[in-house]
Amino acid sequence: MTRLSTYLLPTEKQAPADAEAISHKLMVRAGLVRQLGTGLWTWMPAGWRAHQKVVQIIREELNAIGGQELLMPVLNPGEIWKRTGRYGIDELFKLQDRKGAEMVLAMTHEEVVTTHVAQLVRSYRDLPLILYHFQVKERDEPRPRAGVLRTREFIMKDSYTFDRDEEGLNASYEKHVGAYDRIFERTGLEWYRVESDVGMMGGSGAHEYMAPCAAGEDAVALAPGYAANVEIASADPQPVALPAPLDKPEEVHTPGLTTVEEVAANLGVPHGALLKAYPVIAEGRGLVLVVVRGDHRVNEIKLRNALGAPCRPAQPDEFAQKIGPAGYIGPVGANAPVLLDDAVTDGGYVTGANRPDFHLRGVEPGRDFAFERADVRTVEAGDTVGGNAIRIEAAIEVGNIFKLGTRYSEPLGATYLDESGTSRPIVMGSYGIGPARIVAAAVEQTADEAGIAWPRALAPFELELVSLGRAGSEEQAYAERLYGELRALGADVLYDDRDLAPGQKFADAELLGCPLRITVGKRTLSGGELELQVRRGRETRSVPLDGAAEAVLDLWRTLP
RNA sequence: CGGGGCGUGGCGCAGCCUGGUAGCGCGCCUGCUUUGGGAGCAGGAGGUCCUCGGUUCGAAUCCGGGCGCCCCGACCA
Repeated sequence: MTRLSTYLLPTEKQAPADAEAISHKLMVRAGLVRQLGTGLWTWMPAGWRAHQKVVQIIREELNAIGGQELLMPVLNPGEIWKRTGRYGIDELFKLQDRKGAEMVLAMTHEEVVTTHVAQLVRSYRDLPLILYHFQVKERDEPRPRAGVLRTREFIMKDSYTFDRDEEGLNASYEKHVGAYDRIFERTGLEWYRVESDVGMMGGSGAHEYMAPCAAGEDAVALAPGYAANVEIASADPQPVALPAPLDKPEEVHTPGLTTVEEVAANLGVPHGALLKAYPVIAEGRGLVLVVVRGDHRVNEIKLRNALGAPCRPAQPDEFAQKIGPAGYIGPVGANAPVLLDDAVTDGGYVTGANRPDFHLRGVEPGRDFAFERADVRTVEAGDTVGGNAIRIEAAIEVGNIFKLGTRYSEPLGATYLDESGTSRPIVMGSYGIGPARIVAAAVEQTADEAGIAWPRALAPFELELVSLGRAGSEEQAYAERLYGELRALGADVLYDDRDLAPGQKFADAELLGCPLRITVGKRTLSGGELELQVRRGRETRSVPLDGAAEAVLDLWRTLP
């Protein structure tokens, strides 16, 4: 029974003062979620219904590709995390039991699932396998934020695939691409599948599913036929007009000018005619001088991938001796390997002279300094891919798929015997979806001034029936009857039977955002009609009372 | 981890500077009226002023420690 008079839907007129993101404000105002502590949220009944709708869509599509649902514990022995080398992760919550044994609260379940598979799978005949679960994940986030978008505890769907070899993994991965595409399509979200960084987990391939929205923490680069997280995006640079070349580099006096802006303005050249030198300390390799065009930015993730090792910016005292003084460094004469960004074309550039208050102009890569090439810059709106300009949009990551390889099967001993009796490591993939983020992204993407405007697939209720009549009135009696009929037809109806002013009921209905509102009032009832409001766009329609329940559902089915 | 801000009834806030009876709007409860866009009148309930300590005759207010929460950046397997 979902009569609003007895349902816990704690709506608020005012948003919490500290809320910033639209989804944060509206989800609290609409009574979907309540905060318990930093990054800790309770799902109220209506919010949980939306969450469960997402869960059910995911479940159906994963079952359809042969996924088998199970459930694994949140509380894990620390041992398996030590074996995979993940015990040291800062975000991992750690605790001890009463005997002092080290335990962890799982942030994902590779360790657990792989431990079981190591015990249970013996033969190539047992493969492939797709296992998944919905489970609470715990992460000691450095900074939870934006309501339900980034929390310390959240439910995640994780699937894991187990295959004999790379080819099998590719097939399992493709199955997930198909399932994920269908899942996100069914949610009604606007979404992109983008290429993504494989991160510190290692692995051979990864995509993220991104939902564009203002509160998104990621940025995606998009062009016809191209979609990538800007963390790894690659594009052709916009050209820059270089000054006429010189026979050899020439010093210019640039006292106190240490930024690209200052130097470019002083010399009357575009930012892109400068070379920006960015010294880093790469693990196992030492000092490297990264050089990009003056109007470009070094992309730390692409740089890490290009170097094949983690790196950090070098401190002035770490490069002063080998290169030069901070603010005036450049590749000419630098006593460190130079990594030159692909966007730097041939020609004469302005660079630091490696002595205070001087720059060089007419510096030509190759002629004046030796280098290694790599693509290490962050792409920008207007760069091109295949001749098409890219645009950059903020988005929230709602899912990811990842080829793990043997990153977990090897340390945990998950092997199988092939036809020849040879023991081989199982090749794994992992695939996550955050239902809470899908819910929040739907709110972000559909909200208007009045509140949420759910896609049909995710709305907490399919219909909201608003009765304007008082107890004992004709309208009330009709609304009761209609409520019964709609339920008998299988509809998921929220019935606002509260004794409140119409304005309050309308405002609450629009805030909660069910796709279709049915209004039963004296005015339309006496006219032999039932009034409907389509939430998205808030346009009003009416249907005759005769056969009204069916007509309502017919209309509902046509909504987005 | 760096920077900034905040903690007063369910929500939003004032009061703090300049110490002296804890207030406002919304919400909530009771009654009557009202019912197509957040109603009116009357009556009422509800607060360890985050916490611990200090100063003081007296602390929401001043001082110190702690805790909690938010935002920006770093980080985000």
